[in-house]
Amino acid sequence: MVSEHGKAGRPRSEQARAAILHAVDDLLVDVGYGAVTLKGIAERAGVSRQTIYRWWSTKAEILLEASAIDARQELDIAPQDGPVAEITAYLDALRTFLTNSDAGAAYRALLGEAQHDSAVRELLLSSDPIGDSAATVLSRALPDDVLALPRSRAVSSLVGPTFFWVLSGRDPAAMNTHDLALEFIRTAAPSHASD
Amino acid sequence: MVSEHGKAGRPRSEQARAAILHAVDDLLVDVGYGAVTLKGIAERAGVSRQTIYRWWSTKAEILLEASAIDARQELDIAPQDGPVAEITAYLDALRTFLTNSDAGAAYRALLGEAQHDSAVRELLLSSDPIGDSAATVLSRALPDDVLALPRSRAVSSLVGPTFFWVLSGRDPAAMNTHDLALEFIRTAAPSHASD
Amino acid sequence: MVSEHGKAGRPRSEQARAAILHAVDDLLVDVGYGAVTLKGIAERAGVSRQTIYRWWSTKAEILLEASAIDARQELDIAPQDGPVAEITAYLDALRTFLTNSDAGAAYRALLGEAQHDSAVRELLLSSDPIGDSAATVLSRALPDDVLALPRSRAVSSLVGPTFFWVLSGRDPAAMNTHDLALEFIRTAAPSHASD
Amino acid sequence: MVSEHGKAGRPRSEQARAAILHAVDDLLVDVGYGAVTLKGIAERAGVSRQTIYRWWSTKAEILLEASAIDARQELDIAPQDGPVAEITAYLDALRTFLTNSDAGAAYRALLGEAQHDSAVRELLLSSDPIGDSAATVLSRALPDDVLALPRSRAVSSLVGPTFFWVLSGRDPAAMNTHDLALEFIRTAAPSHASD
DNA sequence: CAATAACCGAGACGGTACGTCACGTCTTAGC
DNA sequence: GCTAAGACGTGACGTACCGTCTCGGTTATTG
Repeated sequence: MVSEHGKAGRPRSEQARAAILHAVDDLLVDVGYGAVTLKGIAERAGVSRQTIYRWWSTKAEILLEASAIDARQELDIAPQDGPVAEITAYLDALRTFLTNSDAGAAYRALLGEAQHDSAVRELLLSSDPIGDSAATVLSRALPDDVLALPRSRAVSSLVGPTFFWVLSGRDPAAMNTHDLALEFIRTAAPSHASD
Repeated sequence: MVSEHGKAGRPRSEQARAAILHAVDDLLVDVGYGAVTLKGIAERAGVSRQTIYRWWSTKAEILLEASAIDARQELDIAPQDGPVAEITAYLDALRTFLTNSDAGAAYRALLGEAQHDSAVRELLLSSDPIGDSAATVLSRALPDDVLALPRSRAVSSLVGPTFFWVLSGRDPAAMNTHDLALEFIRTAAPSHASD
Repeated sequence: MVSEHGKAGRPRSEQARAAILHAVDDLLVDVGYGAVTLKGIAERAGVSRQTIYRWWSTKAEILLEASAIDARQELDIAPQDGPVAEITAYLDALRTFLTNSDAGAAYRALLGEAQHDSAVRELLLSSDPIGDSAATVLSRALPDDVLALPRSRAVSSLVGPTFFWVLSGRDPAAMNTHDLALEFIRTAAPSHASD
Repeated sequence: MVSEHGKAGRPRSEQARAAILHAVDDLLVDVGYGAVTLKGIAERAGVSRQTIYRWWSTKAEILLEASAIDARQELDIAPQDGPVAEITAYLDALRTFLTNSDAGAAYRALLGEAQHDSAVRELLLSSDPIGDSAATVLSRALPDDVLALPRSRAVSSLVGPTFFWVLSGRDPAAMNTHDLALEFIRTAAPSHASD
């Protein structure tokens, strides 16, 4: 019988890997980011600390790997009927992601680390689930010829207000995503503003 | 003779307080937020650790007290000639604050903590240098009768794009604050958009 | 009230110190030298690991401090009537020390370490309970004018045979200390050999 | 064809065995006993750790096998002309072995282990290069009829002083082997003392 | 000449102790 | 009653080896 990994030596335990990623998720929810500890992850996962160090070098890396897929899924909304509905649905998803999702909690924690750790900054920027998802939605809702500003700036204008609202600690329930969507379209595609 | 603070015993040392706040600032610049440590502050300030614990309960509190005044100053811009200039100047100040200022580094660090520590969240929201300064500039540049959306949402639309741009790790130099200002005015005060 | 140590700060806990030294002794007897662990000492003593590191830098240092006083006591025999009795009594004490005493077990363990750790070598040589006690007994039993060889070599001739016998793993019960004493005197003080 | 080891399957690799023993010797000299590690041996020998565990159960066993033959050779001196020369030559060899020889370093390390590990004690006693070599020299230098004490005690008297001198950390250069030999003969064979 | 059996290297696994660091608390002496 | 000094217990850090356990491959002997 031939194993798939092709290299000599005992192959990496997929079970251990899954247990670790799962444990990180659980702990983040249970005890909060500050109290997530490599020791704690190891114990919760039933895995030795050394096994974690073998495959990840920082807490942030594990967290990112544990949440990246979920993050993309949660921000990947189904196509809607018309730009306003599209944008509104996306802003709803973004708000939910940032406030009520485990993956979102991980994202916010990583974003915090990124502010004083350039390694995490790179890591996060290379993943960038918000930027990517916003760009996707945007290209679907507003074609190039109606967009009055560069895509990258349009992304910031789309997600920025919600991003600031939530991260600065304002009440997410007080946001009106439909109005926000209208305002965004007024900025980014004035010709569509009357739709 | 009667002391001013009214209580018996040795009064609080103003010298120690200043030394601590100064040490926090220095350390933040020198070693970065991650390595700012209560032990380190105490040593740099020539103060005992107990003295710090007597007056502050968390690292975040000290950091906030050490940076709040600077933050307000740096975001308090001189009045400009016309809304566009006003908004542009403010966005410049905001970008500089978030990227090149010690107080801004402290703010970003605290914002990171706030994502997983509700006590810091409250603390930061009660200070809110960005929200306050944006509101001030806004009321100066765009009177109520030309503002097409609620003030609180206007604040988010004003600072949100820049906020997201910087905190998500994008290159600050690639921002065009003048265009950003124009876009904001198009959103918030369509009647002024032709100015 | 004035404390004795004269320095500022919390004074060293004599209770912790005693508990540590006691725990080392206990552990050495219970689990053997190889299994004596700093972690184990700390737990047995009800003391934090850090407290141990604060005052000692190696396991050997603790062990030496814990056993040095006992070692000297056990090798300090009461004066006897005549050289032969004196030497015999000393060799008995030495054998008991090396085979049946906790302090002796510590000494043998340290001697082992000293064979491949020069720091321990120095430490042990500076304490040297066997050399010192042998010299004392020797000067009491055989005055200078009857001693046919240098004191330092006499010490080696006195303790060497027993030392080798025990450390090389030979059966201590098969030693005849009285005959050993006679042989030593024949070597060191031929003029007394007929006593 | 019939293999020598009699069993089916691939025979033990003599090359691996030699590489391991050689690596142990090298490491002992290079990094000192304390830092000799099974992992290190395996890497230095270019051998897997499992291969070592297959054939030896402890570090001590490998060390003994690696040094036993050398030890015997170094302590097996050429016959000399007369008892004094014989004994002196042997003590010289013994001193050199214990202080300047790789095999001697291994022996001292094992002796240290033997003090707190009875398995090593047995192992070492069953090899006993010092006891054996001393007995050989002794029987050559002093026939039974001139020996005033049992052979086993004579062995201790012969090697004990040197053994203690070296292992207790005293300066080997300060030993006078010729005088030591004379003293030994005075003890063990008084009738020859005038030779 | 295949099948079998025991070896070999590589390397991941769960453990355990290491020595260090910062934490928050405490107990002194001094002002 | 505040201060500096500094020891205390606690607990996570990242590292090093331990002994065990798969893996893919490699020899020899045996049927």
